[in-house]
Amino acid sequence: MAVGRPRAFDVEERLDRALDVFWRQGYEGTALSDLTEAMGINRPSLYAAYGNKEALFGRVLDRYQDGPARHLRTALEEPTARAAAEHLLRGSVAVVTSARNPGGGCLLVQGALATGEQGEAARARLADGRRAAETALRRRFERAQDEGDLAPDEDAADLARYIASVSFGLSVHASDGTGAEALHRVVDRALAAWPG
Amino acid sequence: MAVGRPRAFDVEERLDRALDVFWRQGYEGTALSDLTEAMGINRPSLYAAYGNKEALFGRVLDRYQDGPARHLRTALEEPTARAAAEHLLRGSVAVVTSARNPGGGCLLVQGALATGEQGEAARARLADGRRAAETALRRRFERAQDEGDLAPDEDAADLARYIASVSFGLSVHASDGTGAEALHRVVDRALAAWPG
DNA sequence: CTACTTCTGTACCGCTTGGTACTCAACTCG
DNA sequence: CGAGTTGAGTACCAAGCGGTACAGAAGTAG
Repeated sequence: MAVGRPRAFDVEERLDRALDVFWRQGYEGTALSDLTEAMGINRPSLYAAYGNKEALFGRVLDRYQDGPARHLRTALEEPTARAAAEHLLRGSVAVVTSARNPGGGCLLVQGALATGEQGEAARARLADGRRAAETALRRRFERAQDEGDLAPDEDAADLARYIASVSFGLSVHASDGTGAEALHRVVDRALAAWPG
Repeated sequence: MAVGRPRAFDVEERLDRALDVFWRQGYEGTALSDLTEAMGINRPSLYAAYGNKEALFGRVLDRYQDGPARHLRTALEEPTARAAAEHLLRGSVAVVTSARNPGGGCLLVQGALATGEQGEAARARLADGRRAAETALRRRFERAQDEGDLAPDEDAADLARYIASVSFGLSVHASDGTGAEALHRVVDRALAAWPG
């Protein structure tokens, strides 16, 4: 059974280079030529390995959530609701001011907020990702209510929405050039509104 | 002195139609054909009346800040710093859930957060607009300190950054389909962190 | 070595992009 | 009326877009 010519590049590793481009330029602002150049592969190799631009973006997004945006999941493992919220927000500051994206901001937010028809699928995917993160946080808060470290009369959905909203705001603000220290002070204020 | 054929459309009125398109689809997601179709004029008429796509976007942005986003300025006229902050945030909720943009969100945020080379100018213009709004708010807070309705040891810049950040977050959240009532509850929590 | 499979690279596809040349229509002024 | 000016509309441009056909290189299996 013949096996064929081996691929000359590492599929996962090159995803990181694609991630950097999408992160900086957004989905619609990124051309295939930008991707092939950054990834160091030819167009047909890209299509063979990843499908098409949209599918590549999906792979990149998964990698983003497993990598730079890992804090969205790890925050849920904190022992208390308040610690989870703070972990999420501090982690967000780190990501949106990451040296990897000098422009600042979070891929889940900047990637494709408003788009034409072509970017619709990417936009929807990002919105799903944001909603999923918020839902996971809400569930964590509900668990905290069961465990007694969050008042049972609090509205967990409202609280999660608030934290998510602040996190989104950090992303936009970072893309205006605001640094990590200033954003941490925003987080300080946001957490000052924590119930109880 | 001959005057020439009169223009068959109202330059300012058609800007509103262009605004709706840019608001929904963002700068890069909007093609000239989208604009000419929505505005009901031909391409050469658009170029004669507005310059080019980038210049048209600039005109649209001015109109946006004088129209739908008027609250950014009117908030400054409130008698107290706290009232100004609340006016700004409540106004933001209204704009980002406006029926005019069913997708939700604020043009200053969604218009062009991350772009390729082509959208760079638009991106920079929006970032300037956001920074200008925050600076105006900071100055209003400083005035409030002079007038005595905001503690003099507060950091006005930090406070303005916090309010701006929350406002940006509302925009992103709205584009995920969150309604006005839920966003007002986010504002409630954000204002619960108000100093004093 | 040959047969087979799979990746690489060039060269191309149709389509859309932002932008414009040019002709004709509509208007004012003398 | 005609001369002069300006907008409208068609038809077009080069360049870039996302995506692919095809020939040849690189490997494995027998």
